[in-house]
Amino acid sequence: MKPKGYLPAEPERLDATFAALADPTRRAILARLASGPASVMELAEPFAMSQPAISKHLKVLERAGMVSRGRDAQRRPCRLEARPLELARDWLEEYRQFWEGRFKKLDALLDEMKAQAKAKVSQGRRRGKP
Amino acid sequence: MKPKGYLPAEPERLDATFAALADPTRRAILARLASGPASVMELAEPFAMSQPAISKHLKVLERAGMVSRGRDAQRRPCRLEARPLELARDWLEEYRQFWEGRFKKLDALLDEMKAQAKAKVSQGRRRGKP
DNA sequence: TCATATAATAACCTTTTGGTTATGAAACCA
DNA sequence: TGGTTTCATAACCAAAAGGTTATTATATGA
Repeated sequence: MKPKGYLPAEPERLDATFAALADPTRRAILARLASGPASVMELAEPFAMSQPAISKHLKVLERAGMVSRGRDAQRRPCRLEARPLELARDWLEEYRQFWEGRFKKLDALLDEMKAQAKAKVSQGRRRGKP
Repeated sequence: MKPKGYLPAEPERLDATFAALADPTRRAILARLASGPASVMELAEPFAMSQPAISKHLKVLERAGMVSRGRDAQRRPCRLEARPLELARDWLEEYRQFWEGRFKKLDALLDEMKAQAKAKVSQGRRRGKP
């Protein structure tokens, strides 16, 4: 059995985090929680969706470690846990050099060279060279 | 009908991007493409998976605008498009202040105050005060 | 003690996802 | 020309996702 405070290892955690972020309702919930903890009712209010649906979304976020919950009378206040967001951001940051454009130029250059080489071959063919 | 060079608008694009990133196979494909364009066969090689499965993954990445494809004889070389990664990273960056810890302290403080207030009430109750 | 508020769970349904095999199409090459 | 390579598409399947309504559990508070 999984230990109580179970949190998934690196790749599974990224799976869960990115999957959680793929839903607009859940992203909106995270945005709301960024301005402070909130109860399930409070979180559900802006959405045209049943309470169980919101509870399901919260469970997804909780299993990804992005939300933790406390106790306040009948309420189960949710709070944002930022660590998974940070890890996701770190993962994306690895591609920074890419969108900074340093690679695009190299790619373009390689493509051009390839195209020229091919053009030469075709030219050779047309001239009857083997 | 959607125009030819269709790319989804802001929220749908984030949906597609994060959903694409949620699969480890697709993340591995992106990592491979970060070191340069590759054909479908080349991309499929490391995986214990059929070629159509890889083609499906590529279509997901393509629909998210994260991969574009060229033509080289029978091959359809894939290249990484970094823009969606950049947008995803930008979205995450909004939560930076959170993992930097500036909010956690406030949250903790608020919780502590609430707990103390509650403790006082209970104490009052035990002493028989209404 | 009992009605109420908050939230979770169960059971169900539909759509999407991630995989398979089989087949088809396009371009190369001998 | 005709076989080979590369890739896409179709048809199918099981499991997961995202929603619903109905029900249950827990704690409050009068």
